[in-house]
Amino acid sequence: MTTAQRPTLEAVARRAGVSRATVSRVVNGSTTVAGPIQEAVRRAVAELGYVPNLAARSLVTQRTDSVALVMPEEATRVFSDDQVFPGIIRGAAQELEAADKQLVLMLAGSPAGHARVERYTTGRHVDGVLFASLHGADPLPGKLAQLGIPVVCSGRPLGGADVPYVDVDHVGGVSRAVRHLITNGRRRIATIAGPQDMVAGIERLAGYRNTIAEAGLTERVAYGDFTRESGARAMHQLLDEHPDLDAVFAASDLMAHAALRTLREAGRRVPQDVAVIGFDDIETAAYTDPPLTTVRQPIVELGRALTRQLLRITAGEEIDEALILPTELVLRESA
Amino acid sequence: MTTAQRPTLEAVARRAGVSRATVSRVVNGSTTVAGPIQEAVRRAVAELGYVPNLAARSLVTQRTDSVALVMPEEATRVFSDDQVFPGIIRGAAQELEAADKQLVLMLAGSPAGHARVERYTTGRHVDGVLFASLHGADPLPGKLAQLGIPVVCSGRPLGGADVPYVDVDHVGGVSRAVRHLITNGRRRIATIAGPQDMVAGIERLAGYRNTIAEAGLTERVAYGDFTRESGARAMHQLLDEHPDLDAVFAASDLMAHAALRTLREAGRRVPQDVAVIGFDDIETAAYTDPPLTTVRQPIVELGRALTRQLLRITAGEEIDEALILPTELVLRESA
DNA sequence: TTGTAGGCGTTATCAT
DNA sequence: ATGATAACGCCTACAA
Repeated sequence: MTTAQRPTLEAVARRAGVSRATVSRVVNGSTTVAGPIQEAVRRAVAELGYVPNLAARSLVTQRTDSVALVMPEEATRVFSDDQVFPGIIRGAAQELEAADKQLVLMLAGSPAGHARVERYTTGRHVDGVLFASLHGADPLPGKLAQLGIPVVCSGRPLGGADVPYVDVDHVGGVSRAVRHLITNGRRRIATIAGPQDMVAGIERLAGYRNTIAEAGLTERVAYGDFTRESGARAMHQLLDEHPDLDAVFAASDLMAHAALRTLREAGRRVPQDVAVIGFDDIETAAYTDPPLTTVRQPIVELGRALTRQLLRITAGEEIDEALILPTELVLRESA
Repeated sequence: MTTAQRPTLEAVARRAGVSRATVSRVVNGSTTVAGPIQEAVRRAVAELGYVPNLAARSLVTQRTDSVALVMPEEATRVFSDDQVFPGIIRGAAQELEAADKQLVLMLAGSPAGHARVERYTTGRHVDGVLFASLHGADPLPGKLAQLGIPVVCSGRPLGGADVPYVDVDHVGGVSRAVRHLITNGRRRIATIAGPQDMVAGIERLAGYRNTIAEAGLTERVAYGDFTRESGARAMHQLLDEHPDLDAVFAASDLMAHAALRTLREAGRRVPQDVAVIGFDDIETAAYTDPPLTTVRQPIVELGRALTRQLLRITAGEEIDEALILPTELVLRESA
């Protein structure tokens, strides 16, 4: 365990026979340094294996070159099968890597976790904060924005906070899905809605309701929380309350997957007796039986867009408060 | 955009009418401060909304209170459907939260990414480094260990580096799976192996080979890379080369899932004609048709164990070089 | 128990 | 073009 003293600017300077300032200039790519000296400094850096101390640097620059990605979710839900959070992480990681910034991941399911996130982010230990999904009307994004800390949310923040956000076109996607069902002759179309304390749940239900109402049909609603278990429960409930249904739009692929199975167990054929459409287009959707027709949302792209917006803010640019990414109906065999 | 100057120790000290040192003591929970003074300091902290500047703190303490979780994978693979990486992230996040440390996530799929990770971690910008899966004989873990930087790997590092690691009992799990097949009368047992530049792929194949050899049977091997697509390809190949096979062990659930589908398309019934067992026990495994018998690995627990070991090292404790977590055969209907 | 003062490794502002 | 030198905000002997 040779805790080799890591070399400092000072050490490099001595070795190269110059001052610390000059080394700093070379390290930071200033052009105002003579060729031969640059050369010598670079050699010394290489020989000593010098790496700048970020703490010292950010102490003076007031930047940390890292951004936080906050997931205000219970840990169990963050990494469920739906790939939403992983997709956002991946998109954010890609963009951040390109910008040479570090991704600091913060789960904040518990109240204690939420407090930690608040302390950390308001303490300006990151250059900006990304929120991946919000529950209810979380005041934190607004508070950060007010402190002048760059923030971007995934999904319109509930509670009317004036914070920039990126989202996918939930309503448009759902609307296309429901119209597809109608076009194919379905008239008794039910929905398994998502949780109503999350924008995604709210908007997808709104999309269903609008379209059903426009077509003069009757709504049939059961609620889930995006998970398979809740989807199975909701499907049973719908079957009980509306045994005549001929189509189901589920607000997530996981719930749709469970619905598929529940319908089969109940002796209904998909799509002959009941058509099913999901939302997300997770990888599994292509492998269900029958393969699932679903609304695709560009989730990795969402993560990237989120990050690009944040980087724009930190660069002092003005950005639109809302950025909506398109969704797309993917036709397979379930509807 | 009121970039309110954030208060410093100095400001709090003035407000509370004490010295910086005293404030520091209170903030860091020293007991050697008189009650009333503590009280006053706390009030000043609250009123000013003081939050310590971590950069300044770590500059002097030489600690960063953050640990890196490195995923040396192409981004597309890190967040595939198998939930392995998300599970590790989740486990690590849980333990780190308990220890009040920050999780810095680093994807390092590209050579450039790998270089970035190397710079960042060797530069001691984190208190320790966790590796989630390694490809081939990556020299980085060994290098970090030699620099005295705490490291723990998920999976035995290839290339004989002397680095502590945590892994699951691949061989034991596979062995149990294959013996289960044999017990049920299967004799022409094939395997879809994982990539042979990853320990998980290597060990699962070894488990298969050992058990097949012990039973005096003949091996039938095709290779995949843990993904569904590769699983489908491998299954086709096995069907071509060994049309008589009566069982398949796939080294991942995703490959098993694809095998299930490929077998059905080929007119084989599962499990009557061909029994199938997977590895992982992803959520989808319970929803395949038929539900998948598989070897469960405690993936979140792996992430937690990984992190606990690292925290022990940073605390100066001695730890065993290897920690192996048990796997378990989950019987469903495919075998 | 409390305060003083030095230093952690950089960057940035001046001179030179 | 290069070099002193003063911050940056905090912790921690050491002194009182």
